[in-house]
Amino acid sequence: MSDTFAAARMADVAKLAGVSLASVSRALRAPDSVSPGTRDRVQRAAARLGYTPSPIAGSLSATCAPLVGVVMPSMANAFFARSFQVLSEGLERAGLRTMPGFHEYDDTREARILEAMLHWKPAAMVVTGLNHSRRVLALLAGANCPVFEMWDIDGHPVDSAVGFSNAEAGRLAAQTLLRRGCRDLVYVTPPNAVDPRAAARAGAFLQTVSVTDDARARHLRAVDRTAGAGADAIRRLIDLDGGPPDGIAFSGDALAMGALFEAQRLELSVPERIAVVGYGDLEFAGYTVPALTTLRPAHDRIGQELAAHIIARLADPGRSAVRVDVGIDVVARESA
Amino acid sequence: MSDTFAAARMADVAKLAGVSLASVSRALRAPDSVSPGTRDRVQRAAARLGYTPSPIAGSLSATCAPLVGVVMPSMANAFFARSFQVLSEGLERAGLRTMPGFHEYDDTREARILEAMLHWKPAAMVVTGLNHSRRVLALLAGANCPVFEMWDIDGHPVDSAVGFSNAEAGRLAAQTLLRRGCRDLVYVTPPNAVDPRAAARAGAFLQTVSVTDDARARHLRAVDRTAGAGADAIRRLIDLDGGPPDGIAFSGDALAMGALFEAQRLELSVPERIAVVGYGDLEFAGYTVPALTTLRPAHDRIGQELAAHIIARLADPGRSAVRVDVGIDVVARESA
DNA sequence: TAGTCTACTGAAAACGTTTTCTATGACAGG
DNA sequence: CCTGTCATAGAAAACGTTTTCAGTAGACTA
Repeated sequence: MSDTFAAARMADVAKLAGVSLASVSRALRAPDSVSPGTRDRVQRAAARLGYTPSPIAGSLSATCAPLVGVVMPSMANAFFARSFQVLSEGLERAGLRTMPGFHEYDDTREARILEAMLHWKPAAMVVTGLNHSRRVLALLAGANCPVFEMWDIDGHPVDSAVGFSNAEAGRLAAQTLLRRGCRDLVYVTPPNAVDPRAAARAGAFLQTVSVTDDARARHLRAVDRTAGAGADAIRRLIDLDGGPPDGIAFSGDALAMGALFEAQRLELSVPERIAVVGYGDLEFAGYTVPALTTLRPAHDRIGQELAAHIIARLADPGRSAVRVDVGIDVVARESA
Repeated sequence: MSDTFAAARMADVAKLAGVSLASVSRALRAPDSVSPGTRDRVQRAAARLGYTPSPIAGSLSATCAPLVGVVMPSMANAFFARSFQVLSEGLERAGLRTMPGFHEYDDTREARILEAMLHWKPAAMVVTGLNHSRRVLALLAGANCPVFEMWDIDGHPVDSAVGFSNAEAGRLAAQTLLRRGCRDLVYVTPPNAVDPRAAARAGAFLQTVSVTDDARARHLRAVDRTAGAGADAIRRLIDLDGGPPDGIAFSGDALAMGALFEAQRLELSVPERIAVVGYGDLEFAGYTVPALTTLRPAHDRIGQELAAHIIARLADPGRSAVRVDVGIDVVARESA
C-alpha cells in the first residue's frame, strides 16, 4: 500500500525501530532469536514502512534464493501446464517463485537450462522424469538443493519423486481390454523418441498381454500424438496383416479421439467391433461419441504434493527423501 | 564443462587475465569499451575457467535483473500455455529467464503477484489483457521497466501491446454465419466474470448482427467453458422461446465441440439445421464430425513477437512502444 | 614543445541483505 | 563477591557484481 516510490530498505526499518540491521534481519526471519520487545518494534516498523525484503540482496548473501526451478519437456501437454500451475500456486503461498524451462525432450537443452537455473541458487529443483543424461545428473548432484523428479516413479530417483507409474498405466489399459474379452490387441504410441514415458506404457501393455493365454498384442507407431495421427492409425490398423484388432489402447486421448472420429466415418462400431482405451482423461474425453474410456493419472495431485513436500523439506532440511505415487484411475465410459 | 564444484568468480577471471574486476565486467558486457588486447585476455580466461556471471550479484548492482515477469490468468487455456512457452524459449536465447504468475482473473491476486515480481527487478513485465485495476496500473507505472500487455489490443495500452482484436473475432464469427444465410443467431459465452475477452467477442458479434436487416442475435451464457457446458447449451437452445436458432457461435472450441456431440446425439444436422462456429482452433477442431469451422488468432506469433520486441527494447531503451496485431484467421471447415 | 584530448584502466564505492564475531549485562553457582 | 554462562544485540565482514571517479598513458593540435 506504500505510495512512496523508493521502496523501504532494511536500514530504514532499523532506524525507525531503533535497532541494528542484524536485529531487523533476525526479527523478520527467525523471530524466536530476538527478545519480544525487539521483535515487536521491528515488526511494527516494517509494517509501517510497507517493507518487503529484496529477494535479490537476500539471495546474494543467503545460501539460496526463494526460487524453485522447474524443468519440463513442454507446455503442449495440458497436464504439464496444469501441474505446473498448481505447483506454482502452492509454492507462491510460501513466498517461493517458480522459474520454468522447456527442453522438448532434448538432453542438451535440458542440461543447458539446468545450468542456467542453478546460477540463480534455487531453493529446490524440479525436473521431469527419472531418466537423465550423465551431464544432467552431474549438475543435479552438484546443485546444492533438494531435487524433486516429477511425473514418473518407475526407477531410481536422485532424491525425491512425485508421480505415478507408467508401467501401471500400460497394465491397466491391457486389463481393461482383456476383461472385456478382447484378444487381438494393439497399443498405439507416437514414435519412441517423442515421449519415453509413452514407451514405458507400451512395454507394460505388451508384457501384460503376452502372459495371457490366447491373446496377442502388437505395437503401432503413429506419426505423432495428434488426433490426425489417431485417425491415420485406425486406417492403417484396418488393413493390417492378420486382420483388424478387436481392442486398441492409445498412449494419449488426442490420438484416441482422432480414432473415434475416423471409426465413425468408416462406420466401424465402437466398442462392438473395436474397443478403444485412451490415456489422460483430457477435458473432452467425456463428450466424444461414444464417450471415451480412458486412464487418468491424478495430475493435479502431482502439483499439490510437490508443493507440499518442497515446502516441508525446506522447513526441515534434515527430512528424508519421499516417493509419492499419486495413482491412476480407470475412467470407464462407453468406448471399452 | 567445468568439474570444479566452486564456480569461478569474476575475481578468478581477473587474476588469470591479469586485469582488474572492472575490466572483466566491461570486457564481457560491453566488449567495445576495452582494448582488443584486454578483451581477448579476459574472454580467454573466462572461457578457460568456464566462468558465467552470477545473475544474482549482477542484479543487485545493475538496474535490473535478466528476468522477465509474465502474469497470466491461468494455464488451463492451452493458448496461454503455448504462448508462454514460445515466449520463454525466445527470451532464453537472449539469456533472459522468465518468471510466471497466475491470477485466475482475480484483481487482488494479480496485484499481489505483480508486487512480488517487481521485487526481483525484472528487465520487462508482460501482463495479460488491457484492463487492469488501479492498483495494478499504479504498480506498472512505478515499475522501472518496459511493460508489454499481451493478448488484447482493443483499448489503451500502458506501454506496448501484442495481441489481436477480440472485437474483430466477434465480427468475423457473425459475418461467417450471416454469409451462409443464417438469420437467427446466438452467441454462447461462459459467464462474464470468467473471461472478459469472451464478453468483448460477444459484444461485437451482437453489434454486427444488429445492423443487419432481418437478422437477430441473442446471447446465451453457458455455465462454464467446457464441452459439457456446450452440450447443455444446445439442449437449452432447442427449447428457446422463439424457436431454435439457425446459427450459433461459441466463445470457445471446447464449448463448440460439446455442442457438436450433443447435436449428433439429438440427430440435429450440422450445418444444415444449425451452423456452428467455434473459437480458438484447438487441436481437435479439425477432427470433429462435422469438422469444426472456427477462428484462429495467431497465438504462436504472440509469443514470438513478444520475445522479439522485448529483446529489441532492452537493447535500445529509447525505442518507442509498439502495438502488434497478430491477426485472426477464419478456418472454414464443415460446421458452418 | 607544451597543452589538450582521447582511450583505457584500476581503485573503490555502491547494491541490500545474511551471518559471524564480539561485546554487554544479567544471573547462577561456588 | 568473583567467575562462568547465557541470552541478546551491534559492528563489520561477507556475497559477487556494476559503475563512478580518477588517473595514466599516448596521440593529436597549435
